[in-house]
Amino acid sequence: MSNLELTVLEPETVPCCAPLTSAELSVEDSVRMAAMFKALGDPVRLRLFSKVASHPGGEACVCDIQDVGVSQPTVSHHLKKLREAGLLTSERRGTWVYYKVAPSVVAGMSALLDLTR
Amino acid sequence: MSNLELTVLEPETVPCCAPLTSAELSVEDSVRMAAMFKALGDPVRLRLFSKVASHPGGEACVCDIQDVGVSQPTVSHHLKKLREAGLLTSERRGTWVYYKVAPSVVAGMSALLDLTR
DNA sequence: CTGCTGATTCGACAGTTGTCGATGTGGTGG
DNA sequence: CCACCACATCGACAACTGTCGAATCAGCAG
Repeated sequence: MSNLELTVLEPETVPCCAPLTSAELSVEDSVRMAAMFKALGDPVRLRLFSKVASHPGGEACVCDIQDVGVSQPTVSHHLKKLREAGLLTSERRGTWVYYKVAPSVVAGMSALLDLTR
Repeated sequence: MSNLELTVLEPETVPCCAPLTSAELSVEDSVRMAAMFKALGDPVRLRLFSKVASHPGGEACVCDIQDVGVSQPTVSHHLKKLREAGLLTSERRGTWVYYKVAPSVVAGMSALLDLTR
């Protein structure tokens, strides 16, 4: 599975969803989007996400961000959740694994919550 | 408690947080914001939220939105969660209870995820 | 007061989640 | 080849969550 790369979750610009004010979410869309919000619904995960997003160069290796008050396996677990939700992508380079934000996915979440449109 | 109105969770415009790209979230902010994202991290809740947000007039009574595939007590439970997270406010008018979105809070979440700023 | 309808609260329970220490894996360098 | 480092996976377990039916509360109409 892992040798197929991450093409499945790849951008495609994630058209998802008109802003919430304009129309009610379909069942499928609510399942998809809820999974993303859920991924940010843990303080440790949100902090990890924040550390990646704010890191110079837009990416960070695990060693750069793992100081969040939980054990290393737990950090790895949370990063996996963020990856599975499509919010982060990861890439191994030598000894280190680098994580970066998936901008279009996050933009979709932000747009959904933009009630002014 | 309910006769104190909802002043505690009232707007104050929720200044929270520079966009994620600009600085890493503090521990306290990550706890606060994660609670909000968590509230939207369930498909049923996200759908309820979407129904309120898209309802004509910007508010809806429970009877207008309770058709989401779960029992009525469960709907009430989820609405309570959304209220506690500060995303919705509620008001009783006669027989019915009306829910509406807390715009500034939602705007804060959207701004946090706006990576273009 | 009595009954009715809309909505919340209660109690119970199965399923999920966050956490850890131990173990495994992949890569680097002696 | 072996030791070491960065990171991921495994197995276990307490805590939390979503769900329901039953009971309760709040208004309204006889």
